[in-house]
Amino acid sequence: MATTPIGALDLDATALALALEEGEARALAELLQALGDPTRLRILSVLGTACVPVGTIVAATGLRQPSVSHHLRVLRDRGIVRAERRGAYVYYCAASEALGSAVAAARALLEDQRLR
Amino acid sequence: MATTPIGALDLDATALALALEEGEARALAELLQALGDPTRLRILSVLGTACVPVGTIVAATGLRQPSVSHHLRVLRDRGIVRAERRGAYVYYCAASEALGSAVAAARALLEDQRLR
DNA sequence: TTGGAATATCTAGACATGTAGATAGGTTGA
DNA sequence: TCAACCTATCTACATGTCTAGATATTCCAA
Repeated sequence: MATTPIGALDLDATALALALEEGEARALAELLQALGDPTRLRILSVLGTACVPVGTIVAATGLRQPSVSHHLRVLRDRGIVRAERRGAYVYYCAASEALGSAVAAARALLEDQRLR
Repeated sequence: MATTPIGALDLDATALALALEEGEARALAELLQALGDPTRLRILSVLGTACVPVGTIVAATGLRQPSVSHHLRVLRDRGIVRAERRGAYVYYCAASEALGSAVAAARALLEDQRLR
């Protein structure tokens, strides 16, 4: 008979700390994956808390316009940013104030890892 | 001459809110990408705050052992979890307490998106 | 040291994703 | 309506990532 690892039983008590069910894990993964691209992070960095037109993002990042549009679409499809047309321009804004907090938390985690 | 969009100038003031430089954007993207996988989120969910051997993760998730080892390696390479050998078993633990906060922040962002 | 169990690595194949270029669609002002 | 500009879409291509299976490695117990 196989030896039972010591930690196996008390696992159930702590496993529910995150308690990600199948569906939420998928949704969360999609969100994190959309954020997990350096180009998109730079775009979001340009956005900040303001709403800016695509051309401004293009100028600020040095990326090609179709590339910016492509990444904006990914962010828009995931509900991370929203678009708003004003005349000939389309302004993009962060869709939620929670975005800044989430990115900040990720940066904190990153920083925490560097200290070991 | 091209018309200058209204938001273009006051951008510089808010753009620094995140202020991601090239290098940090890359590192942050790698971290988020490692987290942006449903299987890995489930594994982290099993880990919780405890240290558990690989076999326990295999049993709890129903994934194949090589698959679990593969994802654990990704998480280990990114510094998200750390491994600790105890006899025949290798225990895996979350490397930083900030991990829980980061995932929680992402979940909050996800929840916030659902409310619109 | 030998057998069995736990974990890791390697390979191949399918699939998704990022990039780049060309081009189309929409909007404003003349 | 025409011309010029802003933005989006489409295609092709390269690259990376996940999965699955086979197999190797490491460790403990006898």
